[in-house]
Amino acid sequence: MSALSDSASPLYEKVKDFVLANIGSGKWAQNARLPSENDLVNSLGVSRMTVHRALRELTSEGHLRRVQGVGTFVAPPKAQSTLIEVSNIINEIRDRGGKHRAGVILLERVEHPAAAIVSAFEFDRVKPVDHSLVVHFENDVPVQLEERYVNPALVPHYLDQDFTSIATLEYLQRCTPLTEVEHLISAVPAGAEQARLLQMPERDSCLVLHRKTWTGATVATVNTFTHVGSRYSLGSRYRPTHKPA
Amino acid sequence: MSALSDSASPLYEKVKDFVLANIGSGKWAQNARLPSENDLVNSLGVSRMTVHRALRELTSEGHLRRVQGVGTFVAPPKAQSTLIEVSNIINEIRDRGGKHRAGVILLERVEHPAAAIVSAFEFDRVKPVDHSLVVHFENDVPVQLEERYVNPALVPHYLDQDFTSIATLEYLQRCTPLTEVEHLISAVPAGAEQARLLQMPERDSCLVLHRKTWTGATVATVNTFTHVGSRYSLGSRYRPTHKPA
DNA sequence: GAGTGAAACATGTATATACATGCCATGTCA
DNA sequence: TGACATGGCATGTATATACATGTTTCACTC
Repeated sequence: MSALSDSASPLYEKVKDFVLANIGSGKWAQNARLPSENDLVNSLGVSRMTVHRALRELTSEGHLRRVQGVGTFVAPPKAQSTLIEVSNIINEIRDRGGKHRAGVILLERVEHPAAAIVSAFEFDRVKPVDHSLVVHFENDVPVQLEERYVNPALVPHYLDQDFTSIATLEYLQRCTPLTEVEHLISAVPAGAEQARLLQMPERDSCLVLHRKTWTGATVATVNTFTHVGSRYSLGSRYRPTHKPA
Repeated sequence: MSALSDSASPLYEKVKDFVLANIGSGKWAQNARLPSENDLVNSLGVSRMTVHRALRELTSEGHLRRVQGVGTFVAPPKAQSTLIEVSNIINEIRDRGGKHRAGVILLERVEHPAAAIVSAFEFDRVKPVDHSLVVHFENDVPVQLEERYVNPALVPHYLDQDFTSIATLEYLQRCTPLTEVEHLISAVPAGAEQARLLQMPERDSCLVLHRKTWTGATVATVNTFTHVGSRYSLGSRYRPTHKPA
C-alpha cells in the first residue's frame, strides 16, 4: 500500500508530493506534527534515507520545520515572494498597530470588459473576465488603488468572494496553483482618474506594482497604484544562506 | 591530506566550502569543469554520497551546473536578486542591441561628506566615506542618476576603480562578501537637482531603488533614480520550483 | 517532592553498495 | 564517408547500516 503516485518521477519526489498533498488537502494542518521518518518508512515502503531527503528538501523550500529530537511540523505558509508580502498593504496596515483602521471600497465590477482590454492583458479566448476596481483606505485616507482582471474560470468561487474583507493577492495566492508570476514595478504620474480616487494631486508620483500570474493560461492581472508620499514603499531584505565567493 | 577545514561543521559543509573556496580564489574559473565526484572522493577522502550531497546543494543554490553523464561546471555568477539584475541599467542597455550607446558621467566624488549625511546612512565611525554622483546615459539621453556612499575601507581598491566603465552594483557584488542586503523601492517626484541632471521636468516621477549592504558594518548605500517615462521598470519573473499546495 | 539519570525516540550525518540514466568518443560495418 | 552499436564515464537515485546529537519522558533515588 504505497500511497505514492505511480508516475515516472523519482521516489523522493513522490514522497515530497505525498507530503505536499497532505498539507494541501488540509489533512495535516499548519503547525501540525508529521509522522516520524520511521513511520513514513513503514507506511510508504521506502528507505529512511529517501524519506529524509524528501523532508530535508521540503524544509529548505520552506514547507516544513524540523527540530532534531522533536519532530517535523508543517510550516506556516510562506509568501510567494517578498514583493507580494510587502505589497499587501492590508496586512501592512493591520500589522502596524492598533490605532490604524483599514478600509476598502469596491468601486465597480464588470464581467465583460472591452475587447481591447482583454487582448491587452493577454486573456485570449477566456472571457468572461472579471474586472474590478478597489480602493484601500487607512484611517479614511485612500492609500492604494487596485485594478484587477481575473479569469474566474481558473479561480474557484472567485465571484463569491467578498473582497472588502480579504486581500486579493492573499486570496489568489492561496487558491491558485501558480506556475508563473511576473512582477513589474514602475513609477508613473497619477492620471486624472487615479488622482481622484486616491485623493492626490494629479501628476504626483504613483508606485505601480503590476502582477500577472499564469497556470498555463493567464489567471489574473493585478495592478496596484500606491500614492507614495514617502509613506509607502516596497522592500526586501536579503540574507544569503551561503557564503558568497 | 584532507584539504578540508577542521571546524566542527558537518563534512558535506566542508566539501561545499572547499568548492566555494576554489571558485572564489579563481582556481576554478567560470564554466570550468570540476573534478568528477570520484576524483573528489579520492582527493578529499570522503564518501561519494557526501561529495554528491555537497555538489547537489551547491547546484540548487546556483553555484554549479551539472549535466548527467558529462560533468560539473562552475555556474556563471548569479545576480544577488532579480532586482539587482534588472536594475543594472548599463547591462540593460548593452543587452538591448547594437544601436544603443551607454555613457556615464562622474559628477563629483568627495571623501568626506557632511557628518549629517554620514549618520543618516548609518556609517557610524567609519569615515572617510566616499560619496559620488554618476549619471548614466543612453544615446546621449540621461536615464539614471546614481548616488553612492561607499565605505572604502571595506571595498578593496574601490578608490582606484574607474566607474565610468564598470557598473557599480556589479563591482560591489563581485568584490564584497555581503551578509545582508536591503532594497527599498519607492516613487518620488524629481527634485530640482535630479530633474536637472536627468534632463526631465521637475516633479515628474522617478523610480528610486535604494540599496544598502552590510558585512557587519555598513559597506555601501546606493540610490538610483530612474526617470520612468514608461521606458524603464524593474521586474522579476518567478517560476516556482515546486508545486504550491 | 525534587533532582538525577537512563531509556526511548526524534532528526542529522556518513559510509558502502548497487543500479539507473545520460552523454560522448571510439570503433565497426555498410 | 556515414550510420549505428558499444563501452566508458559521469551524474542520479535507492537502500541498508551505523553512529551522532538533541529532546522528552519516566522511573529511580535522595
